[in-house]
Amino acid sequence: MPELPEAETIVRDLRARLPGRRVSDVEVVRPDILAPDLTPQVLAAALRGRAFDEIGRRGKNVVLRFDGDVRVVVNLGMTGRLVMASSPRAAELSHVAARFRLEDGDALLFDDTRRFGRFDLYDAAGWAARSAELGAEPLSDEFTAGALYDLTRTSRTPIRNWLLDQRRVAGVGNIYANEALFRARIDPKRPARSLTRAESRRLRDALREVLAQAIERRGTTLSDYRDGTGAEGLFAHQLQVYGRAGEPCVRCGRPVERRVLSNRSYFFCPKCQR
DNA sequence: AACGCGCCCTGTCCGC
DNA sequence: TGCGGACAGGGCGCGT
Repeated sequence: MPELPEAETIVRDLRARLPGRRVSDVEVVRPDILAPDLTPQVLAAALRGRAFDEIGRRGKNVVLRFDGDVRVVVNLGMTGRLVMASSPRAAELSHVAARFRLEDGDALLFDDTRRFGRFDLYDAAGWAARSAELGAEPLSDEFTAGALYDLTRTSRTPIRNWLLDQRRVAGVGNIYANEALFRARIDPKRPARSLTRAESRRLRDALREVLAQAIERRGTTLSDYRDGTGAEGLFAHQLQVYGRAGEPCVRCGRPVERRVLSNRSYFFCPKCQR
């Protein structure tokens, strides 16, 4: 589901709406979305009376910071949505798992059909420690071609799988891993450490380009993803390989292939990607 | 210690 | 029409 561009789109929507507004109560409809050490009572007690402060993102996670340096970090899983109740499209939410009720009568809703999403509650130090476990932000200045090259040296795992590990690079999921590898003309099953410096450069550039373009288009909606107002993203139209098995490669015209690696599909052009 | 696998859960689609 | 199986954007815990 939501990868970096989708989380970023939600964050931008919420950032324009939430800061300064105060929580009156938190209602957890489906407690299994809470981290194992968290209960609805603890979450509600931590947030009641606090105002939303900064809304941010780390990898695929939406970071809701409240006054007092309290953070709720939302991992959206496969089908998680964060939508304002005041949005006209909020009526489409059929699996609301939690509600942040606001003193002004509005609410922030978390909807999650499959309930793979998760809420974690952190103080400043706890979040700093957790964030340090996540890898580089691919859109940051630190994510250079040299850094990607260095990071891949010790791993024999296929580069597609390597990109999905959030401890190495944070925010890339299956869609954008496939798209970036196509744009960089690299075979997804190549061992990570087999990438040359030139290939690392192409992959780094391709990742940044595809993620930035997807943000511009407000994310990829295949079926479940919605932005902070409940609207769909438009980047699905720009996908060049993901979900296009059997369709012609946009570069050479040969059919795009679908294969499986570690129980997850990948899509590539066998002629263009080596 | 790096890696692959099974599992968490619901909905949809496809073949029979 | 019904049913079983495959599949879906993620991530954790486990065994090797």
